[in-house]
Amino acid sequence: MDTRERLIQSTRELLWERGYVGTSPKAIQERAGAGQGSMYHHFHGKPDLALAAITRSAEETRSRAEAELGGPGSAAGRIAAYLRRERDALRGCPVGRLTQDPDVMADPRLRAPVEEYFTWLTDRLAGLLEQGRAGGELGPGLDPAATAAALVAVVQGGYVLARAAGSAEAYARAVDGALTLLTRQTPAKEGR
Amino acid sequence: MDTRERLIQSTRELLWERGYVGTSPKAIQERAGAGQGSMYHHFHGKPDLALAAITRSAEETRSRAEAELGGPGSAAGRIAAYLRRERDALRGCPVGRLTQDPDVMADPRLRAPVEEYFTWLTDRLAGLLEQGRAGGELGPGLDPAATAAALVAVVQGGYVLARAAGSAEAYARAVDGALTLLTRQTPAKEGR
DNA sequence: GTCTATAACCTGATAGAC
DNA sequence: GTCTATCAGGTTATAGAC
Repeated sequence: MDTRERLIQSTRELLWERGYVGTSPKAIQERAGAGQGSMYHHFHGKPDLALAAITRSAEETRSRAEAELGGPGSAAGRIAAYLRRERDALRGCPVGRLTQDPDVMADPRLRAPVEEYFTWLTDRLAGLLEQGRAGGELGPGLDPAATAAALVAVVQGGYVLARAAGSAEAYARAVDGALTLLTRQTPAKEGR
Repeated sequence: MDTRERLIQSTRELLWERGYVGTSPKAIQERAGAGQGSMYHHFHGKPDLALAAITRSAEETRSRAEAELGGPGSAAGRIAAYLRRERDALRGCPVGRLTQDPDVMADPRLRAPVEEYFTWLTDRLAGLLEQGRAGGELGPGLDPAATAAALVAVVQGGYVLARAAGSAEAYARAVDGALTLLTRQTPAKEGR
């Protein structure tokens, strides 16, 4: 991995762990094993590097989601697979994390990938829910857009609960609650 | 309001807006209209002041929640009132915000009020859901603990969606989706 | 209680040598 | 491409006068 790439990866990690304000160029350089001059050669400054890191994280997070959402099985099954996918719930979402960073949200260029990711994810879930409704798998009274928003919120909020409790269990509980409401049947508990 | 109190209030605001790393003693002093010496006379340092601010915010947020959750009406009605209560969704939750702050979560004293708040809120909702189930208002198959976790997650995640979209509408949509799943009826939309 | 002075270190960057 | 030097300003205090 070349220097430029290491700088991007280090920035992605630090933005995830400590946010934009909590991430200094010095810390990025140390983690990447690169010097001051090296960083400023490849990027114009902290915002420029953050843009590269955020764009990459949003793309990758989207790809990981699509792996389950576009997988085999019924609509509800694919949604359940996505929500229950093995996650490090205590680390949270690298994209959702950024919404709490005022400096990121204040910069239209840094904010765009974040907004786009959530729009895509919500629409993707809504499409799947619509499909499940059409197939009779889910109730006919279901509102795809609102339900999709609720499910995405459960994932993001599940991370908050997990961090607050200091345990990934809290994430799993929230997701189980949501899936039970969605499918109206007792969730499989043997899985955990 | 005396100086000590102004320092606490300023810290609460800044922690909410910018998080722990993003909040400097200098910024606190400026907002409180207090000098350096004044701050260090009343508090031992940034962590000490943060503890006072976090404790206060957790107490107040809990009180505001109890106002709806302990209000009149059915269990489902009170939960809906809580979820739909007028909120500045773009500002998010002053307590949930702190879970994203590694320095706060790494300090057991700062972390305690956060953990306690979410435990209380989830248990409070679970009690209400249990009550609704016993009264036949909600389905007999409902799991109070998991459902409560899902609802708290929807609130916290709803803030993430609102900030990502730059619109409080996203919060309302997630909450509507969750309430529809909970009560299994079309949500009232005239309200917005 | 509040003020100013001082300090050691960090932040985010620029300049220019190599 | 990468390095070191330098810089103006911020951070998080401590010390002691008032």
